[in-house]
Amino acid sequence: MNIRTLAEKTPELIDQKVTIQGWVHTRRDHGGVIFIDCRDHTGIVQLVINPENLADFSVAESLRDEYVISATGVVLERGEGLKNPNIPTGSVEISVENIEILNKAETLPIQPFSEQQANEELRLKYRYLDLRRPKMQSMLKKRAQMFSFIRNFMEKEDFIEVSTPILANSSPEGARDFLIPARLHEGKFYALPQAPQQFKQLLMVGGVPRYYQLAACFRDEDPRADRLYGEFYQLDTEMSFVRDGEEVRQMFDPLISSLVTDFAGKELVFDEIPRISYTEAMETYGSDKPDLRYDMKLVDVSDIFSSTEFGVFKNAECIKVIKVENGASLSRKQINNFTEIAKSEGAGGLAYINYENGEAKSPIAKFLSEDELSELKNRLEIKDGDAIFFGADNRKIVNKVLGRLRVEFADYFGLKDENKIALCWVVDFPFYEWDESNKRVDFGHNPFTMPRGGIDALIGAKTDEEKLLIVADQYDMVMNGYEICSGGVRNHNPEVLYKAFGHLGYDEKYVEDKFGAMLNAFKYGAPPHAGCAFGVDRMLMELLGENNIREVIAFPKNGNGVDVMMNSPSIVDEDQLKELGL
RNA sequence: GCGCCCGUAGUGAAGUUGGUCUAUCACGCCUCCCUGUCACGGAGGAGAUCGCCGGUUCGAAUCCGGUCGGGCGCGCCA
Repeated sequence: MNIRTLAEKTPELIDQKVTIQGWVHTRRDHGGVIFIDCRDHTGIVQLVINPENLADFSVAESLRDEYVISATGVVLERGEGLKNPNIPTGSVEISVENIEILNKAETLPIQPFSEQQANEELRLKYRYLDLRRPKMQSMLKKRAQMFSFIRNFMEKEDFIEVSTPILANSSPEGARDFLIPARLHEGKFYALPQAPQQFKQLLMVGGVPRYYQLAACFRDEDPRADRLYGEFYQLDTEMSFVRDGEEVRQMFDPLISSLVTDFAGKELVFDEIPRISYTEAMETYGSDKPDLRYDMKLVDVSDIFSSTEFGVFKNAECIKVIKVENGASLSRKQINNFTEIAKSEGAGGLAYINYENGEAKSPIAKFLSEDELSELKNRLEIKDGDAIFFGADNRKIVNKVLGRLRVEFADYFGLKDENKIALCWVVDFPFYEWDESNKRVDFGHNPFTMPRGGIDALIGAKTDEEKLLIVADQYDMVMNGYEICSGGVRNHNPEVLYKAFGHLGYDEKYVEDKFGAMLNAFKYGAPPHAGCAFGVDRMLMELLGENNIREVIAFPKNGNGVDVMMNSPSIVDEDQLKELGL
């Protein structure tokens, strides 16, 4: 019995007898001699099959692509002119003395090794074939390496990993839950956790100084290109005796920075990860997750038009512009496209000025005064070839419209350098937000965050307007325009929690009903604590340069939450339902 | 729930101002030939009711309506 050899090791085993097991990658049948490229997880090695060396040559002749084989033979150095410099094992080949078919394969429904990649639906249906592709193999390895990288860091920093329940409780705030009927308790349900939020806080009360978990999280919400349906993974963390979010941010700056450089081999745009307030992010980039690989800031020019005669500007609460370098080259048709995008975000239209040959050309130029035009040119440091685009409306819409256009322009002009990663922390999110559909104040993020200023800040705020000014010690990390982390200093004080809900019209009983376990725990000596959770799938997607999150998952569901390979979800037996009382 | 886009042999594409489309190409597949290829080569072959249903028309892959499936976005979600 020969020891099983890996393809990549064969160049070191010249003149030795080896057994290799793998798949028929390609076959080249010359009528007499047959060449088989045998593939295992380490690479490809050429098998040479001569009729005189093999008892039953018909076995070799019957081989087809993706048959699973075991071949035994001697590793030979290839002669001059026969070496293949295109593969790592190209200097050797295995002269086969025995070949065994371990399993046949029908013609594959997709061609995993072809340049032409099958559409995603087929790739997902035959994921086990798709996973044979080197790119997917590499992805699986990278993911494992990333998890290992993270665990090393966390352990070095004295975080301990705790597994929290998968069968948990429905949470009243946040996303839609997956419910699990409780067989032992008719009419009652478990829920899959949207995040281990409450458990990790209880761990703090339980005296765990630093917790982490690479945790599965479950949310029944519609997916996006950067958001999986159903389940995803978070690096969930929490630290006790932390009262300022900056302490958490500084803890994780080196981890994420080294994931970018050491793990992913990409270039950081900033050595020091910048902190930007939520307000500044919204005002300057029109987004709470700005992509800082490119500049294109929103510039407020309301003051320039304080006494304008131009009706559209005259009636606007806020006027901002973004300068697009080389934007004057945009065709009429392109500008129409951007105008449509602006309208889809709520703009009435899209005013612009092109600067060409020292002139400001624009459909609205005739409405603007010399002073206004020259002040614009100065403030934006206009060069020939630039264009500027206006947002004029209420502040919220202006930010939204120009924030979206900023991203669209960056796409159009190729400003998103795939080799660069711009990280930033967006800090000081509003504690409450205005819920337009219900015409009332509601929590901006999760309700467990500590307002800056503690209970005094809450007591001081009487009107809706005042409540909306309260800031939470809540922070997100943003990577190239993707939110990859969300965290906050938690509210570990029952009194403050009651008050926070009280401002929204909920009485103490409501809070006790919904968060009884946590409130109870907080009575018995809860240390202050803070933490955050990183979306590892989304991070990996960006670090590997993918633009769809399903590309970094072994078995993702499609956009309708269907696993087209396993056909889940599916009908279950009547008996199963009966047992559950359904 | 809403909006935009897509659906043609096993796979990827072309064809979509209606008519030589009896649907083109590449890869794959099958048969035969070939003892040094490595994306082997050569000869031949099979394989598509153009997602589905209906309509307009002398005539539909092509136009219209509906429907199903998929992708992206909004809503939703941190």
